Amino acid sequence: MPSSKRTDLLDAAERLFMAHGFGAVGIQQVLKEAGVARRTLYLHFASKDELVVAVLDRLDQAWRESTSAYVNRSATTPRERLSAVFAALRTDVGRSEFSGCVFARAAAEYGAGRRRGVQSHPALAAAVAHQSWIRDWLTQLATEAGAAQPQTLALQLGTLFDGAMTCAQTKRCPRALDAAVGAAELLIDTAIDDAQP
Amino acid sequence: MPSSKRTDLLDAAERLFMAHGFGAVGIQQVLKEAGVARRTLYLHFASKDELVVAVLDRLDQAWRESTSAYVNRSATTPRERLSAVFAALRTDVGRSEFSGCVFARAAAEYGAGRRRGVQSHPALAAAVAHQSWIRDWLTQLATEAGAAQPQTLALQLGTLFDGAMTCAQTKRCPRALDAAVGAAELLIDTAIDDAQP
DNA sequence: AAACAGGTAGACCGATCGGTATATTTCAGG
DNA sequence: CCTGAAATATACCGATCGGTCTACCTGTTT
Repeated sequence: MPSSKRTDLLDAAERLFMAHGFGAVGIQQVLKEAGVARRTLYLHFASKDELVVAVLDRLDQAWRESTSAYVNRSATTPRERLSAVFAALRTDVGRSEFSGCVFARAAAEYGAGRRRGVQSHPALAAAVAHQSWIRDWLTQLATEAGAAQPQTLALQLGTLFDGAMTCAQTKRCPRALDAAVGAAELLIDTAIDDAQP
Repeated sequence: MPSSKRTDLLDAAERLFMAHGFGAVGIQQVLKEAGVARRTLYLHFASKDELVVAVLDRLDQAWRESTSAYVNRSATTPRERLSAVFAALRTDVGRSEFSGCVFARAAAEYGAGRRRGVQSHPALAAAVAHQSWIRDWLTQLATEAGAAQPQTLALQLGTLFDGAMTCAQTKRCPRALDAAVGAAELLIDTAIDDAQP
C-alpha cells in the first residue's frame, strides 16, 4: 500500500473540511485528527492548497463512481436513470454528516477570492469540473431518454440539483427535497413528451 | 445623518465580503477600504461577527425592498408576479459585481462551523431568515395565483432559485439562467392548471 | 554492518488575525 | 471659551496561521 499516512491525511482533511469548511480548518487540526507529524504532511503535499484540491479530486471521483453505479444499478431505461440521479441525491442528503455540497462550498470560499489578473484557484477549477461533469452526464442521459432539448433539460435538472443541495445545507427539510424531485419528474416528462407528441 | 462612519464601514465591509468572502477579509482591509480608524469600528460594532450580521441584515432588507418593488412594478396579476421574481433574479445576476448569493455563502462559511452543543452562528440565522422569507413570499404569491399546492410550488421555485444563484456563481452562463426561468414557467403553469381543470 | 527512505517530535519563522489600550486631535453646543 | 464626545493614529496583546528546519528514530534493502 502506497504510504497509508497519505490516505490518513486525506481522510482526516476530508472529514474536517466537510464539517467546518476549508479556511476554518488549520493544518494543525488535520495533523492532530490524522495522527501524523507535521513534516510528513509537507512530504506528501506541497501546501495546504494542494491538500485541498487532493481532497476535492478524491471526493469528485468517489461521487462519480458511487452515483453512476447507483443509477445504473437501480434503473434500466434512460428515463428511469434521469430520475435515479435525484433519488441518489436523496440518499446523500439523508446522511447524518451531510453538510451541503462540498464543491459549492469550495467555489464559495476560493472562487470569490479572484482578483484582477490572477488566475482562479485550483480548488475552484475542481469545483467547476465537478459541476460540468454532472451537467454533461445529465445531457447524455437526457439525450438517451429522447428529450426534445437535452441540453436545456440538463441545465434545468442541474440547477434544480444545485438548489436542492443548497437548500438541504441550511435547513434539513425533506419536504423541499421531495418537491424538487417532483419538479424534476415534471420537467423530465414534459421534455420527453414534447419530443414524442 | 447618524454617524456616516458607520455606513462607511458597512459599505466597505459589504463590498469586500461580497467580493472575497467573510473569513477571507480581515478587519484591517475593511478599515483601509472605509478610511476609518480601528478604534472607531469597535465603537460601532462589538466584534467582527457583529459587523458581519449587520451587513447581512442590511443586504437582506435592501433585497426584500428592491425585489418586491420590482415585482410589484413590473407585474399586475399574481401569475405574472411569480414570473417576475425570476426576472428580477436575471437582472441581479447580470450585474458585473455579482458573485453568488451572499446568504448562501454565509451559510457555507458559518453554518458549517457548528459544533456539538454550540448554538448556530447569528450570521447563519440571518441567512436562514433570508431564505425563509423568500419561501414565504413565494408561498403567498403562489396562493394568490391559485396554485393547486402553493407550498409545494413555493418550495420548487425556491429550490430552483437557489440553484440558479449557485450555478451563476461558478460559471456565468446565461443559458443556465434561461433554462431555469423556463423551468419556473413550466412549474407555475402546471400548478395553476392543475387547480383549474 | 551500512545506507537509506519514511516517519516523529517539536522548535522556530514571519505574518496576520481579532481585539485592546494610550494618547492625541477635531469640532460642535452650551 | 470650555467641555465632552467622536474620531484619529499607532503601538501592543496573545493567539494562530501556513510553512521550514533540525535532530532523532525505525525499519528494510543491499
